[in-house]
Amino acid sequence: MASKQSAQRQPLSRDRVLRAGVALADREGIAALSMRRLAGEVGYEVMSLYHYVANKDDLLDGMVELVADEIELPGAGMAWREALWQTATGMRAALVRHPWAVGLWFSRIAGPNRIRLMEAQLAALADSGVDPELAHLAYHALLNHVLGYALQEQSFVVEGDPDEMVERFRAGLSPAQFPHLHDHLQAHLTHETPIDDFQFLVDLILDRLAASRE
Amino acid sequence: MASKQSAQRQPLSRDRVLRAGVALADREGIAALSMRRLAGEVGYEVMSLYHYVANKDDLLDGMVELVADEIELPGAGMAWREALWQTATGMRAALVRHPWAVGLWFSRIAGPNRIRLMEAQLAALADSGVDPELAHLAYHALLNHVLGYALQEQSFVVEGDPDEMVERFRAGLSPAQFPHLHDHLQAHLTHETPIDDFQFLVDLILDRLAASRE
DNA sequence: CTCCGTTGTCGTACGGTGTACGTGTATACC
DNA sequence: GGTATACACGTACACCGTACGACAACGGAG
Repeated sequence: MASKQSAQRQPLSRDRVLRAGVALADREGIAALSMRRLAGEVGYEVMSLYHYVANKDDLLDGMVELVADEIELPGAGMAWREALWQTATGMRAALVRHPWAVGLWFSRIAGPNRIRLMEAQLAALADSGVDPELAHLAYHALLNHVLGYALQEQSFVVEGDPDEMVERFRAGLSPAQFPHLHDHLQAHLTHETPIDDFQFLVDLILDRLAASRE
Repeated sequence: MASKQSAQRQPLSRDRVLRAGVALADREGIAALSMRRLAGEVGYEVMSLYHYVANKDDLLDGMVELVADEIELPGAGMAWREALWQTATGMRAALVRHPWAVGLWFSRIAGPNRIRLMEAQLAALADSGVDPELAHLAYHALLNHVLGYALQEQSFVVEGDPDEMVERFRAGLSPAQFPHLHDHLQAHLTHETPIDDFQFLVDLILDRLAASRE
């Protein structure tokens, strides 16, 4: 037991605390992440955590930065369209892996990793040669789409995807009264491949940019 | 004082509790909304609220439904494009009035008001005559945009808009290292009229729908 | 070797949260 | 008038973030 104790008693570090937080939030949701719980997870007592994070907000900031670090930045010589596509899908994938990060993405000012990502996306847009004002619009449109998409996906994973849907349109939702909603939910149940959903708007935006260049 | 007491001691009701919650969240943010605080706001004690809401989640659900009720549904004979535009802008306006509602919009299953809104939007899309699969994509794209936009707007109002921006690109953000980000933030400071941002993507989607109809 | 400053760990405590449970009173109905 | 129901609320509990200070381990200076 002493060996097991010392085994899980690796020296603490900010990185270890942050990664344990990400793992816990991934596994049991952001609501389950309390300082006491996290301390138990790494094998220490609560107050020991406060030597590595200033407070819980700082912890959450660090966790989001860890998620942002998973998003691969576009290579140096990459074409603008490919660069934008890659960062958008990379961000989407990261937010699918860590759904709790969606709500935190904008809650505090960006750390270095998020700043690097923003700069890379804006650089790709500038490289495209489209009108700067249009590029500005496109940047926000892309970001909104990625974020909104992730937010919506996240909400469908609250409790067993199809179960909840079925319960929703079967209970208290008469197909006669809400026929279109009924059909829409039906499409969700039968159809799969949600990636096309995502790609649709990204392509719409990027096509618009490409078309604007005479 | 007895008259003031009885004046603020109007009989309690679910509606009054919900509306007080909305008012409090509007005024001081969702974090300030605790059951004890809300009880004080309506002039009763904490446990009295539980005769009108099942728990805090139920309270939040009711508050979101109140926000959804503010969104005007399209008229019966309204053209599909106008109907979609109206609901999108109406939803955006409601979420600007009640920024705290953005994060709650998808957190629980939709109530009657949100269901009516969804049905109206889906009906307009069906009425447009475009391919159902494209309509399905467009529905999600529109919703994501409205939501992502509101989420992003909300985050910029955390503490005095320009102050935070200035602090961000002045402190720890060298224009030499992040030139595009610097320019982007500059554009935010000088430019105004954020509504064009919003309209840009809505039009892009609706134009795409209109173009698809031979 | 002794002393001392630094670093890391943690016990205790405080004010906050949501809410379960039970108790009292006021009102409405037979 | 007796009884059932609705309603207000006092108390209590488990949990939360974290301020404060005590204590041990350790590295370097004298």
